[in-house]
Amino acid sequence: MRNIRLEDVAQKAGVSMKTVSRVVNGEPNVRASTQEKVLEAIKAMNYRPNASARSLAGNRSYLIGLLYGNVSPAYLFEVQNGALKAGNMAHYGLVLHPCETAEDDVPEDVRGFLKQSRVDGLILTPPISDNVRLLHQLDGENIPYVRLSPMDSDVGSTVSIDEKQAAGAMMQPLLDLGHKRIGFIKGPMAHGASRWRYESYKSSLEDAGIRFDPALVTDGDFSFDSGKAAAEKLFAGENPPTAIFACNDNMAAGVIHAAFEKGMKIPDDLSVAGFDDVPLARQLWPSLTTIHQPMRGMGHMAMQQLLMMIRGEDNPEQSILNYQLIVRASTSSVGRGLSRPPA
Amino acid sequence: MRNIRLEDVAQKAGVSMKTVSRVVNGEPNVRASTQEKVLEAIKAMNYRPNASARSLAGNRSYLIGLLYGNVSPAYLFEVQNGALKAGNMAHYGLVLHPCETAEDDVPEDVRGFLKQSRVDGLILTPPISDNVRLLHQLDGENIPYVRLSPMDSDVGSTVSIDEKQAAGAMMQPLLDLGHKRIGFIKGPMAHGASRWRYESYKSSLEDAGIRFDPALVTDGDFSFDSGKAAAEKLFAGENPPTAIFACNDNMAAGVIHAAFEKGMKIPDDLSVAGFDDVPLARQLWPSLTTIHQPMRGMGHMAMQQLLMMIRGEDNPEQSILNYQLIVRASTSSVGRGLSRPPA
DNA sequence: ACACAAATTGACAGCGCTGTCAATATATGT
DNA sequence: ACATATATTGACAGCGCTGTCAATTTGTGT
Repeated sequence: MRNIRLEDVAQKAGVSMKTVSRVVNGEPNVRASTQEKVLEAIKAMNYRPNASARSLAGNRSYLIGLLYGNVSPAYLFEVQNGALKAGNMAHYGLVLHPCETAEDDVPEDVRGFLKQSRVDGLILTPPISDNVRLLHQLDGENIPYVRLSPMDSDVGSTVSIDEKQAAGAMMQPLLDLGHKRIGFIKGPMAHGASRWRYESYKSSLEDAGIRFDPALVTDGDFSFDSGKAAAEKLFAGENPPTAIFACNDNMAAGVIHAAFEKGMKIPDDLSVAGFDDVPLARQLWPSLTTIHQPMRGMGHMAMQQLLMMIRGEDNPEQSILNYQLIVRASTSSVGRGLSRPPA
Repeated sequence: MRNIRLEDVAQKAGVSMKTVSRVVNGEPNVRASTQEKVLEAIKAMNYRPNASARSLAGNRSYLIGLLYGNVSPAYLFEVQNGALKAGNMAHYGLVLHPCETAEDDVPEDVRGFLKQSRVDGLILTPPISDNVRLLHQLDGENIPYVRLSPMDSDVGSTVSIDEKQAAGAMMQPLLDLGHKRIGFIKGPMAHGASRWRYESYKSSLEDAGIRFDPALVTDGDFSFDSGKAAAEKLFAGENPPTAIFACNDNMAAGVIHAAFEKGMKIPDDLSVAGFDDVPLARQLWPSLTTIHQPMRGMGHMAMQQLLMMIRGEDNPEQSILNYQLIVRASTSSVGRGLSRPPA
């Protein structure tokens, strides 16, 4: 059985192909009565437009590309589900493209992907969203894109939480617990988010009247292992921290490991805070105080914004979504002693 | 600047469009010298075929659909990366489709997806890979697919580890530690894998001469919360287990939580085993003994097998990949006392 | 009722590629 | 050298849709 084509629907509805096409694409200038006839025929025949033909003739693919680099699975999963959902409603598909090349080769890699897949737009996740050369290239080629990244200027479309404010919110419970020596584990500085969180860490200290001590800051790369190594370094210092704010949950998990290996108790001997609220955060023991990022919502919003740009309905803009401070056991002042199995 | 088309390349190489097409698609019957000329021209002009035109004319999309339901993000991430990699080499893209409808509506949902996306084949992850009605439908419509699921008959293409043997391998260290009362937390019975693991649990007990006790078995749904609830139920029993084998890592994490909340020590008071080896497994404290599934490899293999089926080079077959037993702290007999922060 | 503008509809070319099949070049056997 | 088989190449239609633009219908003001 051959698939139903536009022509079949047109015949059945007694109109031209073009009119059916108009209805399918929601174009204006179709009489209501005509539209109804056509919709009926479409439904009766269970017609679905052929994506390939549409994209060839219309010079668009109805596909959005999701570019990702070294992100955590949980983050990507949420973002991609959000984007899929928003895209699905508008009959846009999502094509993935992991950029596994070195940072410098990303633009060329993406160029190939664009040519081949013919996606109509891109959603960029960190750290690719902060690759300046890539952004320039996309601007030059006139490819619409939305970045999942904190805006650092009001150029282009971005979706993010207010990183500075969120990191400040994370510092608050640590300060409230009376911590004076709060360690910080940085993320890769190529991530805009990492920079904001670091800035916010410093200014929160300042606001609280605590002197910034560079000895309490270590580098990390968002991985569990780097968080563990960073914590070990901090513990080995002359005057180790009583709390550690890791730039993401994975690294915070590493901190917990390092602490337990040293025989420390959490939160009794050390408060630990993360960032992101991936599933891991509540599965750890003790569960992790962190900032919840609405990752799915961010993916959804990014797709919506992108589709509007593609339709020319809207110009680039910066969306700020709400984060949420989630206080859990790793910074609790109550329930001490629950940090480990009682003897 | 217009994009380079097949015709441009043909002109430059001094051959017909069709010949270039042959080279691009690796079709036979092209003289080596001709092929070289064409390849040169392609390279010089940086030509990339237009996917839409290819799929319209050739009646295939060069897209593979990845169907997933309620899977763990980490699992999906690995599978999808493996599939992407294998697909990329053959210039096939990957389109995601989360099936978020009720199990009964999946076939209809997939039907719509197929019509619209025109994917050339499907990779099915659990539990969708075990949806019999869907499989029938796909067979009827002649859509090639590969299931990521243990084969329970030698029909169709599957990729999996030897579930029965792997679950047996996981039981061994528990038995070796001398455990006589080993609890089991089942996965959803709609997953073929869950059934195998359960079978293997029972037969391992039998082989070890231990009487099967239904009171030591509880239901779970692969989620952290279900694992925690199941463990609480087991602990509340008259004669609680000294070891728990959870059907996946997430549930094992729940077991650890429940145990710690009861003040138990791990592995001193309770050995815990999981299955999958998602990143969580090593990030937990104590780190989790588990079976490593080569998820990325499974995705890769599934894509390769699917492409061969599409090309007609191969018939459906069952691939069994190697698993690996990873013994970590949660079942260790050494290092007792490291299960929690020392006092 | 008429001229004109605006809304609605349709005819048709062509997007860039592949399948078909015929044309031509080369190899093989006698 | 010739006939035949085989390998290589090319011409061309057409995949199912959308963009363009012209044709037709409807509405509006006088």
